[in-house]
Amino acid sequence: MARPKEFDPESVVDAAMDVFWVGGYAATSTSDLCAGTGLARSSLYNTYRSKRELYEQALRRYGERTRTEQAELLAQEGPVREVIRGFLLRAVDTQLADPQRRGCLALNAAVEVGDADPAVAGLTLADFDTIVATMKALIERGRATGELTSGGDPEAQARLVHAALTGIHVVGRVAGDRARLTDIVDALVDGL
Amino acid sequence: MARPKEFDPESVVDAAMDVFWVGGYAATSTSDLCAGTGLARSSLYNTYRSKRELYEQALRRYGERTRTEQAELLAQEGPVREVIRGFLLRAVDTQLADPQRRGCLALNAAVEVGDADPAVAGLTLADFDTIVATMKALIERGRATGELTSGGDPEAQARLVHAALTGIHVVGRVAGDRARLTDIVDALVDGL
DNA sequence: CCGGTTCTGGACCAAGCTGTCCAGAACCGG
DNA sequence: CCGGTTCTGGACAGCTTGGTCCAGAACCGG
Repeated sequence: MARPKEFDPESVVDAAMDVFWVGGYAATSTSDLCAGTGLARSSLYNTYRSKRELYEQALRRYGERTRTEQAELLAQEGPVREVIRGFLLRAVDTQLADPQRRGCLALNAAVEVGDADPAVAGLTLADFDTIVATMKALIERGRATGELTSGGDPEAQARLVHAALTGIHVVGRVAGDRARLTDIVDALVDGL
Repeated sequence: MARPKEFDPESVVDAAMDVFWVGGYAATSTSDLCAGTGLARSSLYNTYRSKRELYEQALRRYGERTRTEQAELLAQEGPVREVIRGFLLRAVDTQLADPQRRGCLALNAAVEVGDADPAVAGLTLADFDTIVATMKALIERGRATGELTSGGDPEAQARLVHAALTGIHVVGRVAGDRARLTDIVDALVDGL
C-alpha cells in the first residue's frame, strides 16, 4: 500500500471550478489554483496532469451539475410558462446576488476558449444542449396541455429560451440593474 | 519639428482590434500585437501607453463601427420584421463564414473581462445599448404601421432581440451548424 | 544644413508563468 | 515494525510576459 492522498479529488475539482469561474482560463495561474484548492503544486500536478486538464475536469463537473439541475426543473409541476419564467428569473437573481457576477462557466469557456480547444468546445456545447433539451420538453408539455398555443417549432423555441439565458448571463456580467434582465424574461415568455 | 510616425495610429488600432478579437485580452501578448500591427515594441508603447489602453482603444473603435452599422440598419426601408430578421441572419452568416468564429468583440470583452475593469464594462454596455436602441426604434416603427401587433413593452422586446443576438454569437462560437442559429432567429421573429 | 525634437529597433529587465524534481513523510500488508 | 509505494512541500528550471531604455535615425523650421 501507499500513502493516501490528503484531499478529496472531487471536492478539489469543485474548488478549482470556482477559481476558474472567477478568473477565466488564461488569467488564472497555477498559483491561484494552489491557493484556491489548498493543494501544493506537486499534488495538483500529480493528480491532474496540467492546468488544461484540470480546467477540463472543472468543466465536466459543471456539466454534471447542470444536468441534475435541469432534471429537477423538468420534474417540476405547474404551468410550464411559469416554470420557464421561474427558471430564468432564478438565473437573474443568482447573477445579481453574486458579487463577482461570474455568470455561467460553460458560456464563459465557450467565449474565451471558443473552438481553439475542441474538447472544451464540445463540453460547453453539451451543456448548452442539455438546457435546450429541457426547454424543448417543457414546451412540448405545454403544447400537449393546450397551455401554449403558438405554432412554431418547439426546438427552435427552446433554442430561443437558451439564447435569452445567455443574454442574461452576458449582460448581467457588466450591468447590475435588474430591469435590464427581467425585461428579457418578460418579452421571451410573452412570445411563447 | 520632429520625426513623424511611420504609421497611421488609427489603422494600427484596427489591426490591434483584430488581434484581440481572435485571442481575447489575457491570451494576447504584446509580441502578438507587434506582429499583428507591424510595429516595434517601443512604437506601440510610445503611442498607446500599455496593452490595457490599446485594448480599450480597440473596444472604442469597435463601438464606433457598431454605431454606424446600426444607423444604417435603422435607415433601411421595408417591413421591420424582415429588417430585424435580415440583421440577425446576417450575423449568423458572418459568424459562420469566419473561420475563427470570433463572434462579437464587445461580447467577448464583457465575458472575459467582465466588471473586473469598469472602463471595459462600460464600453461593452454602451455597445449593447446602441443595439437595443436600434431594435426599440424598429419595433416602435412596426407598431406605428400596424405591422407588429404584440402588446408587450417595446424596450423589453428590444432587449430580447439583443439577447437572441448574444445567443447566436455564443453558440456560434462553438457550434458550426446553421440550423442551431437560424432556429433562434425564427423563433424570435415569430414571437414579435 | 543644422538643431531640437520625436520616432524606431532591439537589447534588456524583473517578475511571473507552467511544469519538474527530489528528499522526506505517510501509509499499510505482511 | 519493516519495505515498497505513493504523496507532499518547496526549491528549482526555462520561458514568456509586460514594460523600459537608449543609441541612432528621421524629420523640418530656420
